[in-house]
Amino acid sequence: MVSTDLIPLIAVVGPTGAGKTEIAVWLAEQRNGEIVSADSMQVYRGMDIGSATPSAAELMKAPHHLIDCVDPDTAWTAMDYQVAAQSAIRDIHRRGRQAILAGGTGLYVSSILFDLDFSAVPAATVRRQELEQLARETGRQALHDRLAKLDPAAAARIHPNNIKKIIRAIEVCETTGKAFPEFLPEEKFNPAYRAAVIGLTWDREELYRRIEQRVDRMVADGLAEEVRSLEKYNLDDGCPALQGIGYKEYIEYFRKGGDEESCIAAIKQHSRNFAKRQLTWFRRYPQIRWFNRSELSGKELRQAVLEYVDRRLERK
RNA sequence: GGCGGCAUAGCCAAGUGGUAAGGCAGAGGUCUGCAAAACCUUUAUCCCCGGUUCAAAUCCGAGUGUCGCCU
Repeated sequence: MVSTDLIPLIAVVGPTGAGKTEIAVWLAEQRNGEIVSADSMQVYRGMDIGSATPSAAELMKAPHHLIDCVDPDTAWTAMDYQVAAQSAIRDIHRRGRQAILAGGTGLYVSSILFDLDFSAVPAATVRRQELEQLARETGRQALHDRLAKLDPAAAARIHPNNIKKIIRAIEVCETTGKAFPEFLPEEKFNPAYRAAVIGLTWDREELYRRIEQRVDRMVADGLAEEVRSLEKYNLDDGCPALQGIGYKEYIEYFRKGGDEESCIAAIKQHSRNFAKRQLTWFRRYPQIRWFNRSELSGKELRQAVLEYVDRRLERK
């Protein structure tokens, strides 16, 4: 296929609280776009406040995809996301509009921007439970040793303490008979797209301050009630939806009591830690263009972003 | 004013003569089906002064700060 068949894709990524939604919506308005969310919590219905799902006003300004699509008791994985998002992007393009990928879930963004193939092995199999059991009985090191026999390279790159990764690697090796693949951002950019990847950030102090203010706003907007309303689903402790920051802390607070102040403080703390991890993730992208919002006025930012997007995408 | 306790990294904190645990925060990093997850790396010379000793965060003296009690 020649380059004219490439789908032009705008991606807006960055840490939580950086203002991705705002910019993505604005870009959609400017360039006839539709937004494909890349957020592992916004896919769940009834988790709008804590996941900072775009507001009704924002949703009205531009069509959004992959928001509020499943109930919180559904297991939704990176693979589900990849399939749904790719099809949404193709569909948007087919209708002559501009797809804008926006979100902070690194693995989700990578699953689109890079040619990651999750399809080989189903997750959440019986085998996984067996391996988890094995880990409990024989220890992490034994599991790591097992991986070392199957795929020495993967074992070398996965720390013995990281049980989740070890288990996944074993699953893949066992069922495919092949090595567990490695993420190579330099080489595996998805050939289906011509992309403009925009990284949004702020000076660290300012980012943290904004995150804390946003948590306060969530609390004021009724985060506690939203978390309570999830009780009707009877969710398991470990389920993905309850791993969400803001949700797990309130659940614990409801259960164990204590004071709400420290619950809120924990949410802020975890949000800050999360933002830092997100920055680490996106910093690896070789083709990202960063915009530090602490150094730009809103107007300058929009102008710079639009200029960059047009330069990247108008060209063949 | 008197008596007693305490003083170790940004915070919490162990160590009571042999060359500074740990946790949290911070910083950096990893990441191919739970990813707002899971995991890794990293940060001090122990309030000040004097003394004892081969050797002191650890013992002695004075000082400063702090907390509590008493008058």
